[in-house]
Amino acid sequence: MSGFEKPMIAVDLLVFTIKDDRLKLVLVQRGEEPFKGQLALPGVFVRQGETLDAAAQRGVAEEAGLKGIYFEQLYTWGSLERDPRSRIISVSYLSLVDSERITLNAGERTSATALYDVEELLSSDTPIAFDHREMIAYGRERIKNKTEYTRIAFEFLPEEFTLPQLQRVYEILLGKPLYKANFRRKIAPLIEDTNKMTSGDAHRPSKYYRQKPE
Amino acid sequence: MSGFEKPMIAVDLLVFTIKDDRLKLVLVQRGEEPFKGQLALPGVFVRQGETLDAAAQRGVAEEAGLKGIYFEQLYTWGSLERDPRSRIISVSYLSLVDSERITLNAGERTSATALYDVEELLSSDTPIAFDHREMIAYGRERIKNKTEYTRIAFEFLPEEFTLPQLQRVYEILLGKPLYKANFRRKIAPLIEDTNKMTSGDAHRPSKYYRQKPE
DNA sequence: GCAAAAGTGTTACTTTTACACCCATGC
DNA sequence: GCATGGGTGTAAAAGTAACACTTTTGC
Repeated sequence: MSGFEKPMIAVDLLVFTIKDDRLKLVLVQRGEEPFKGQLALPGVFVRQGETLDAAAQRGVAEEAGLKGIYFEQLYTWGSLERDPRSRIISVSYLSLVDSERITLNAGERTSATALYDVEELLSSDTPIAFDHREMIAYGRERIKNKTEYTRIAFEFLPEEFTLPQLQRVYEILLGKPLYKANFRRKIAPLIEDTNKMTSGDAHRPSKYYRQKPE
Repeated sequence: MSGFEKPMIAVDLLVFTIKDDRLKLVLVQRGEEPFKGQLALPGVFVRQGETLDAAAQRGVAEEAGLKGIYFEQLYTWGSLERDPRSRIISVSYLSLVDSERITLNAGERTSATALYDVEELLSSDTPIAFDHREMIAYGRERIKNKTEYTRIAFEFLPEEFTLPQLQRVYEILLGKPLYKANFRRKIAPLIEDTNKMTSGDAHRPSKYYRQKPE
């Protein structure tokens, strides 16, 4: 049974978060060839006896110190020249997280890990290693789409949040401003209020909400 | 650089079509162990120097005699026990085609290729090889979703078609009846008419349309 | 009292849903 | 002329978009 290829399988991670009202992504500055010095997605090779999901989970833990966060498989990249070293097939994973939970460089492995502004990155011509620019664009697009028909926006916030916070997340993900009253009517069925309020701001306090189950 | 696995990469094909007003799928009766005698998706191993898309394309040509048809990557399956022989990672592809174009057994390789009713299959407990039952359910769901916001329904018909035909396709894919007048208004912007008509039927003839570009 | 941001009410417009009816053909 | 399925019009209901206004806090 040969003539068939046995390539290595990698998992590349798109860990998105929102910080300073901008969509950001965890990237690594590569310390080795190929693409030394360029930005790249964090990634790990799939180990023996490890599922793809498990490898993704391990990767997120190693690179961003995160456990139990949202992730889903995105797309599998198999072009021939994507890695100049050898044939490597990469399964990309999308992961969303509240920025408060990220601890960068929690991992032992790669050091130069940081958050990068996604829109800035995509509209610049900053070199990005491998086919990772394409992956980032794909992931960003998926987020935009899923924001409209799922609850992924909630993944960017802590369990309890205010409606102005949630609206800002939606606006950043969709890339356009929303009308406050309309937005509130639309998401009303998805949330339930706590009896906590913000305080200390020089304006009317806002109520904290949480996601309604189901 | 070892300790990492180099599994084989397969591509499994979900070739859907519509025949006799039912959604059908190309399946193979396995001639060898494992799962000998059971139904399975047609699939091929990815060759050296072959991209995933190219392998999928080759597979569709070998198993169903089809070229130039719609296909897209679906999902990558990497559980440990999915193939009892060894670690095999499978990238599944969704493919849609007008049943008129299918020539089964055009391929040299597997012989017992045939069309199976998808809803029947999924609601029965017919044994299905590997994790292919899960793949089929996933593909069926994807079709249902994409029918609502893309033009995939057109892939099941020849270039020129009548609106009653198109409506039947939508109804089968969505699994529910549609109102004729509403359906026509909705798809009006997507089509343009030819000047051909049906004839010979014992009722009013219907116009042939084609997809409008863009 | 005033600035700032939270929160609500109302109206016009668009889309969706449901149904009723008319039309062209073969036998 | 009648059965059969193709093709159109209309009106109620639901959903969306836009804007105006009121409320509560800190200083």
